[in-house]
Order: sequence, then C-alpha cells, then structure tokens
Amino acid sequence: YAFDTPEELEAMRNRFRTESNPSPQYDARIRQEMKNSLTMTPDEVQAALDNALPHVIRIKMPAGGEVALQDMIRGEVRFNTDQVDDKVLLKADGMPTYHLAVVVDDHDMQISHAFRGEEWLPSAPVHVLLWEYLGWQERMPLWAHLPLILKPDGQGKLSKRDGDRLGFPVFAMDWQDPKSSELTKGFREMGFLPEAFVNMLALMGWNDGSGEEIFSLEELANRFTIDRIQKGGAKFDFEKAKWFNQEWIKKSSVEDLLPLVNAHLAQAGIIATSPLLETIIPLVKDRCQLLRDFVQQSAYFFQDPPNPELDLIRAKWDVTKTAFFNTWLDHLSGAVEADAAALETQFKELAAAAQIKTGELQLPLRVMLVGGKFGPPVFEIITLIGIEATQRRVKTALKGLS
RNA sequence: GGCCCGUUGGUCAAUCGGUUAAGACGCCUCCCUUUCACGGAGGAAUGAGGGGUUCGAUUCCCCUACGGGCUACCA
Repeated sequence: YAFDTPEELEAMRNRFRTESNPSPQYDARIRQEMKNSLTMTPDEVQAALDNALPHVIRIKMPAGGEVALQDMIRGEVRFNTDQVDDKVLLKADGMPTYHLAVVVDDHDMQISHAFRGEEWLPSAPVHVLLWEYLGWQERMPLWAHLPLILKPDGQGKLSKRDGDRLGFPVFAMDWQDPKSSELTKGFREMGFLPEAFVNMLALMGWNDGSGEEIFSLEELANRFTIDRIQKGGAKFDFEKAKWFNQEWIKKSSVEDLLPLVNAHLAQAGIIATSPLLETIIPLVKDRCQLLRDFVQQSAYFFQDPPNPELDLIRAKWDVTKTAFFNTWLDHLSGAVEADAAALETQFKELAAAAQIKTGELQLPLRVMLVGGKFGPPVFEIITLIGIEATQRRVKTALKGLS
C-alpha cells in the first residue's frame, strides 16, 4: 500500500532530482522515505485504510535481485531489479494499470505467445515478477518484443502526428479522436488495398529470405517464422508502401477492384456506369498506385474534363491546327461506329494531307479529350467515349484555344 | 543521467567465417511507347570507428560512437 499523494510524489522527484539523476524512481531506497506499508506500522496502515485514505498498490521490487527473461527475438535479457521502480499496480480509483491488467488478461486468456512492441521491454521484468508473485509462472507466455516502426526522417518512433506532417496515413483506417475530434488519416481511405497494407506491414521487420516481397495473408502465415524477425527498428517509407499497393492493384482482378474503385469515384462525385467501368479498369490500373488515382485516370470516360490543361498545347498552337481539327470533326460525323484502328488511320491520313506531323496533333487531341497528358492510347479512348463526346470536347477546346 | 535494445547503400534488407557483399523501393541512363504508365536492359550507392579471436572477419568477442526505447496513479 502506498499513500503518497501526487504532490508528495512530485516533491520527492524534485528533492532527489540531480544532474546525474534527472528522473528519480520510487525504488527500494526511495520507498523508505515515502508513506507506504513498508514505512508505516501495521496499525497506521490499518487506520489509513479504515479512514479510506486514497492509496495505490505498488509492486515491491526486490532489492539487489535480477530478473532474466527469454525473448524469442532477442534471446536472454537481464534486468537488475534495483533499476526498476515499484510500479503502481492498482490506481487510487481502483482501476488496474496496464502492468497488472496485461498479466491478468494474458493469464485468463491463456495466452501462449506475447508479442508486443520493443517499448515494453523495460517493463517486462515487472510483468515477469507479477506472473511469479501471482503464482502463475508455469503458465507465463513466451515473450517476443518486436522492433518499432520509426519516423522516415529519424527522431523516434512513428506517431500519428507524422502522418499529417509528412503527408501519409498512419492508421489502418480513418480515426477520429472522440475527445479532440482530430482526424488521423487511414490507409484504407487513402486508397490502399487491405492486402497491400498487410503485406507492407509484414515486410517491415521481417522477410523470408527468398527476396520475394509480394505475399498474401495466407502466404505470409505459411512462411512466417519468428527467427527471421529483424531486431532493429525500421524507418517507414511511404514510397515503398505505395509500391506495395501498386503491385496489389496490378495483381487484383477487375471483380475485386470494381466495388473499391466505384466507391472512390462516387466519393469524388463521379457516377460510373456499369459495363463501361469494367472495361476501363484493366485499361488504367497500371497507371494507379492508389485506388484514388482511379479518379483522375477514369473520370474523363464519364464526364467531359472540366478544365483541360490547354496551356500544354497553346504554345505550339496555330491556325493550321484549328483547320485540321475542324476537317477531322467533319469526317468524324460520317463515321458510323468508332473503331480505334480505323480512326487512327483516318486521323493520320488527314494529318498527312494537311502536312502536319501526327505527333503534333495527337497530344493536343489527348489533352482535349482527357484533360491532361495521361491515360491509355487516344483512339481507344474515343471508341469508349464515342464520337459525339469526342466532337463535343474538341469543339469546346477549339473555342478555348481561339 | 541510469537501465535496456539495436547498428550492412538514402530506405527496406540477404549473408548464418572464405561471395565480384543478393534483391526490392527510390534515383539516373537507355529501349519499348507520337501522352502517362506498364514492361525490358543497364548504372550510381552499403559492412559506423577502434581493438581483439582466427590462416581468414560484414559474420564471433570487447570498447567507443551513433540510433532507438523506457525512466507517470499513460499505454
């Protein structure tokens, strides 16, 4: 039992704080100077308890002892119990701290292997002792303290604030702090496939030695061995994370991608119609790292580009090109069905007749139709959006260019 | 400060005493491509420093340096 008030604890820290000991602990020596059942008489303790004096229950770390634990990743780790403080086990409000709770929970849940971050290693001796003191040491789980994920720019472990600061998600899914209502971005909402997220995470601090990197959850489970877990922390690399996603987008079927792509399009206000989207996905998926990239890559199939980047073509624009496009527009009206090869041939013939290089005309055409310098081959796009939309977009662009 | 854990290219990393020290991401060059990607072929780039042990150390040991974690009635 310890009856020290927060103020008294603070006073103790101030009293014992020195340059060589910036954070004094409630340890075997200091506890002799504090108000607890080791320094008070049994009667005093009983009286305090009877008077419902606020108190906590601390673990009494043995003086001059040693706790050794076997870690599956790091081997034997030893701690001198003099260096570990008398951690609070039960708080004044009656609630257990993590230290007590984790041991009791793991015991009740019959946990065989306890995996946790390396930041828990310093308090492991408290937990080991608790398993012993509670009389459960036969059932103590095997320990594994995993390496941490570090900030990309050094300076410590990755925290949720780094996401905002450096522009990448930190949590699996969007998470809003109920208290501060602060939003932390999630990998899912940013357009990561679950498979890619799991894959990326698993390969941070572990590999199977084969050099392969793309694994499904099932493959990961089959190949996983504890002895191949890395000991040092790994800096998070968003570029690599995106690469994993890109690989999984390439690997995924149209059926799997369809609902996800549809959701991202819908969120961007684009209503994608059904048979069209299925044909578009395989056409553009190689150009997408994140699911949200599908928005830019397929929006123009469903709606005219709102602000085509005409500046890209304006510099090299002249009246002969305007004339060419007007001629082409006329010829287009005669076309019954849109066939990519036929359209391209016709386009090239007209270009030759006008004595303009097709290269100087295809880029402008692309910008008029899709809005920028990206996307699949232009004539394939025309077959999908149709003659009518093509004419409309070219006319709009010509107005913008004049 | 103390205690604990770690340290191979910019990043993730293979190597379990003898290798030209893999591979991937990113970067650069070229090819394919009248866009952007995909794909293909190349390239630059690594054993923190110092001592040992050994015929031989990236690999084993020690020291130093550096990095990380913990040091709350938070987890």
